[in-house]
Amino acid sequence: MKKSLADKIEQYIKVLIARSESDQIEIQRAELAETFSCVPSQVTYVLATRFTERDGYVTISRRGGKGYVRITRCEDTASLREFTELCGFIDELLAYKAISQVEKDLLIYLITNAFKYFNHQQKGQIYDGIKQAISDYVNLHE
Amino acid sequence: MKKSLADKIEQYIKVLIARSESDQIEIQRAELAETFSCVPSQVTYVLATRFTERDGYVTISRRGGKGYVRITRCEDTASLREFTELCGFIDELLAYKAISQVEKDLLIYLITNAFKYFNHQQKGQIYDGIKQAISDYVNLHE
DNA sequence: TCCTCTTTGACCTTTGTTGACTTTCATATA
DNA sequence: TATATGAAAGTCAACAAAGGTCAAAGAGGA
Repeated sequence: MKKSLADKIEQYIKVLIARSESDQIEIQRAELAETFSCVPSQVTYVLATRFTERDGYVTISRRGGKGYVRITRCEDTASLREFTELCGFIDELLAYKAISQVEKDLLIYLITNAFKYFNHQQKGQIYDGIKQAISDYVNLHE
Repeated sequence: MKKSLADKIEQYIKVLIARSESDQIEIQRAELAETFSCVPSQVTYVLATRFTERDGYVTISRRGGKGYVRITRCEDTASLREFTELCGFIDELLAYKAISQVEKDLLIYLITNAFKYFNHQQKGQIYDGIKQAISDYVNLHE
């Protein structure tokens, strides 16, 4: 895959986080931009598109002298959105009697326990895929 | 029969996939079009007519700078060892009345359709995870 | 001829890149 | 203490660089 500048900066930041002890790094926006020979707002763009809470990251920053951007990876909340959505969806299906209580229990158990060896990004994709498939299944059988 | 341009592009892509490690390639639409001296939408046409899910392929793409099209060949899941094992296991559960026919149908549909964006290896891992989880679930409820 | 598949191109949508301008903060200075 | 100054980061809109859509025209075979 040809990597865009944004891709490279993303990867760079992820390596830094991976190497860190506390899943947390502090950078200076201008300095990072300098490293990649681009404008500082490019870094802002990368953070806005690839390090959102949805992606399992939280960033806080301070302006002015000695300013910084701190990026923290929250493994806990990672893929939480998809997980929550999927659970909510399954609840709805039960409410509308599209599935039974027994099926719901099995599904919830499954999605809670079957994918613990995947990283949060993969989990997100898996949950999305399952949601889509269940949705299709229900549509087929209604 | 004379080979159309679309046929040639199709063959070209299939060779690339055959040579790849993971049954998956990434191309740039414009670049491929350049190679065959045609308009980019010709490539789109080839993908739409010869690399559909029915044909056993899944394509995803990204627009914008350094965009790409990723084409994945989804070999028949039935030939995947983990898939076969999982299906067999689910059949057993039904036979022992650990799950109902309804549950079985849902599960089979799910594992057949939910993970098409993953490559072979990842699917294997996913199926293993699901099998383990179902096994645990049944043990808990017997 | 007629029908189906192919080819093309104009226009659309999404994603990435840049730079001018704004806001916030620490610190030096009156 | 109040204010000025400079050094950060944020915002936003214009522009660039991909891929997508769709309809019309072309080509070839039954």
